[in-house]
This record gives sequence, C-alpha cells and structure tokens, in this order.
Amino acid sequence: MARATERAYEWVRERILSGAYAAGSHLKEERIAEEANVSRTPVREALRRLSNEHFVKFVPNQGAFVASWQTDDVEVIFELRAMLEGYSAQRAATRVSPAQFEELEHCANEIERLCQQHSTENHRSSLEFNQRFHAIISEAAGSERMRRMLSWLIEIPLILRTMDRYSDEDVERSNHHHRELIQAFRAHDGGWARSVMESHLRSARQVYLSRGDMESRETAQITRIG
Amino acid sequence: MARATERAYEWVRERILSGAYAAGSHLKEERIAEEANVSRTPVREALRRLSNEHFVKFVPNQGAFVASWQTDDVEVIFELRAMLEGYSAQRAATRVSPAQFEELEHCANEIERLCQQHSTENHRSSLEFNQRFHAIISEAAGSERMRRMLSWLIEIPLILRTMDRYSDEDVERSNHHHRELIQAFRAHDGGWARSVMESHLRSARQVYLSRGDMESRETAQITRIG
DNA sequence: TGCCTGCGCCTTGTATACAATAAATTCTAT
DNA sequence: ATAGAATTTATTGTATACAAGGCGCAGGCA
Repeated sequence: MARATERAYEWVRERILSGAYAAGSHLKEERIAEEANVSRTPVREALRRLSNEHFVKFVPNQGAFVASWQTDDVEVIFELRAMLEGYSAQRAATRVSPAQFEELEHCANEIERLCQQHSTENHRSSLEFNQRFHAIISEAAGSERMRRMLSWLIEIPLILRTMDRYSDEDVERSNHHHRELIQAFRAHDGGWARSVMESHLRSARQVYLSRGDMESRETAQITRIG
Repeated sequence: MARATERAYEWVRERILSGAYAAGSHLKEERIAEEANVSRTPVREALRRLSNEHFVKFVPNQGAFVASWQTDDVEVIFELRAMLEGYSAQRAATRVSPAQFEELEHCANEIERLCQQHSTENHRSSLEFNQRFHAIISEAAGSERMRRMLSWLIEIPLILRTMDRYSDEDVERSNHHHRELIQAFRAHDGGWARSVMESHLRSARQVYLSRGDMESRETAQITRIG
C-alpha cells in the first residue's frame, strides 16, 4: 500500500497548515505513527518528502521540526521565479501550441469566474487553475531542464501565504496580468510576455513583503485551506 | 548512523553522474543495498532524496529509474547561467567574507598565471580555478537553493568545448571580467557585479556559438549525464 | 554553591521480516 | 498457433525489532 505513506503525508501536512503542529515544534515519528495509524516507516518517508517541500526541517539525529519561515529565502525565491518564469514566458510566446493556448485561456476564465464569489472552496480551486496556468507556460517554453528547475521554486506554503494577503485590487491586477500574457502570446511577442510575467511575480513579491507585518501570529489563520 | 544513508546517496549519485547507471535504467533497491553494503532502508531514503533532486524518477510500486533529461539546447543553459550567476554575483557583492574575497583574488591570479604558458596541463588547472572562482561567488550569495540550482547548469563537457574555442583575446577579456568582478565586490556594488557577470557569461555564449561550426558531431559527448 | 561528569532514557537510524503489487511465464482453450 | 488467464516470481511497500546517538538529570568534587 502506497496508501500508508500518503496517509501520513496528508496527516502531517494538514496539521502543519492548520497550525495544529506549531512552528518549530518537534514532530516525533512514533507519536505521528500512532495518530495516523501507520508504522514509523511511512511516517519517515512522509517527513522526508515534507522536508523537501520545506514544510519541515530535518536535524540529523534529532528528527523533523515544523519549518519556520525566514524572509531571506523568500526574497530569493521570488527573484528566481521572476527571472526564470520571465524567460520561460519569453520562449513560450513563440512556441506555445494551439491546445496550450486554449487551455491558458480556459484557466484565466476559470480563475476570474471563481474569484467573483469569495468562498474558501473557490479560493482553493482558483489556486489550482493558477498553478496550471504557470505550468502550461513552463511546458510551452520547451526546456525540460528549466521546467524542472522551476518546479523547485514552487513552494506551496509560500504561495498559500501570498494568496492570503491578496486584496481585491491585487486579484484584479493578477487577472489582468494573465490576460495580458495571453495577448502577448497571441502576438508571439517574447519580450512583451517576459516583461508581463516579471511584473506579475514582482508584484506578488511586493504583496507578500508589504503585508507581512501582521504575519507571525497569523500563521494559524491559514487553517482555512485545510 | 546517518552514515549509511549518506553512503547510499553518494554511491548512487556518483554512478548516475559517471554514467555507470544508464539513463532510464531501473535502480533496484536490493542490488544497490548489496553493492553499497547497507540495508534497503537507507537506500530507499537515498533514492527519495535523489528523486527530489531530480536525479531519479519514482514510479509507484515500481521504484526508481535514472532520470533522463534531454540536453536541451545550449542556448537555454547559457541564458540560465547568465541570469542565475548574475543574481548570485549581485547578492555576493554585499555578502562576501574577507576570506572568500581573498580566495577570489587568488583564483584570478592563478588563472592569469596559468594562461601565460599554453600547455594542456596549465589549461586544465586554470579551468579548475575558474570553476572555483564561480563556486565561491555562488556560496557567497548565501542561498543554498540557488547554489544547488546553479550546480545543475555546470555541464563540464559544455564548458570544456567552450574553453577550447577561446582565442587569446577571449581569454584576456575573461580575465578582465574576473578583475572587474573583484573590483565590484570590493565596492560592494551589487548592480555592477551583476552586469559584469552577465557580460562574462553572454560573451562565453557568443564564443561558443560563433565558433561552433567546426564540431557538431561532438555534441554526442554531452549526453554523458543523461 | 557551581560546575563537571557519568548514567539512563528517549528519539532517531538501520536492519530484517513480512505483505502486497506488478511483471513474466506458462498453461489451457479456441 | 495464438490469445488470454492463472500462477509464479521479482520487487516494492510496510511493520517491527534492534542499535546508536543525543539530551537531561543527578551526583560528586572543587
């Protein structure tokens, strides 16, 4: 059963996102194993996976601790995404297939539709379409190497935190960026696409950093996603 | 003992990079466990880690396979290096330690000294100092994530072929770039350092592409990693 | 009293045994 | 003879037992 590892993974992930496991707390394998009704082995695998996704931090011979976020790395992640996704968009502009183009439009439509009503459910769905939107561009760029490098920069916790800080105005701007990207693709204008994508991500960075004051205690707020 | 997992990790990684484990081949846990003289448990952990580093690909209930990524065109590699190392240099400019700064100067000196006499031996040595020069900057940038991403772009065969095409004038320009980078670091001027580094790599790209007519069949050499 | 040291417990790290699943092979029926 | 199904086999997934390392506490010595 690859189900045991999956169960342990979901279990711990949910509890980290909901704040049930506080930042910095020690995730003891045996306790989690009991709680999730699996043995320690799949728990260990789940923790390793969460570690690679930066939900938890490993200390040799001491085990896993719920990751706490230092803003320093956040800075790097946003800058790298702006650079790499910008370049991706540039390449994609002249390489995107008709099918990919259509799916991009579909995603943009869905994101806008789901943003109309403010429900947790819709919020979650729009996030998935958003991810898909970026994934399509990454694929259309036609470089497997770059696609994989980008996948290292998709930090789910970071994206969740950023989305939480989006105001209505921010959402509107983001949607506009999506539209403009599609226009740039239609025109096969790589430079245009690159600029828009860089704006898109740098504005996200700005939202994250400027609204980060309230942060720390709000970690518990993220509960709603789970 | 975190030593068993480490051993298995190094063992497999070495063999993938050296080509001993061919691309796409099935990495059977038990066989690796025997070869590396550890049990299956640490092997599994090592494979999971390698999977997250994209060296291997996991298929549920089938195990790990050596990842094969097509060596995408040189164009992408050079562009990514220019962007990432440029940003690295920018961050390094305000973060470099005195010890690192000294080693950078040492590397630059050695490279210039070794370039004076044209021997194969010296050529090789200067290449190592060159690699070290870039590695120090990558470290000084202070982002483990970026450092690891960059390490994926260092394709030794590509660097060798580029170096082979360097004229005396190209070498001189490259050395000048190194000097100017050091000056930018001394001034703690991130923007300056970034520009110089980008020039450094874009000029390398130009050398490679413009003098690339001669040996297209040697491209097969680059397939080593995958 | 304060610090150093050694013992003991708790947690992680590793090995191995067992269960489950996917691939291969063989046997049967058309 | 071939297609398909069942059985066997090889390999992964999970559980558990055991080894080893780190941390805390207590006791002794200065």
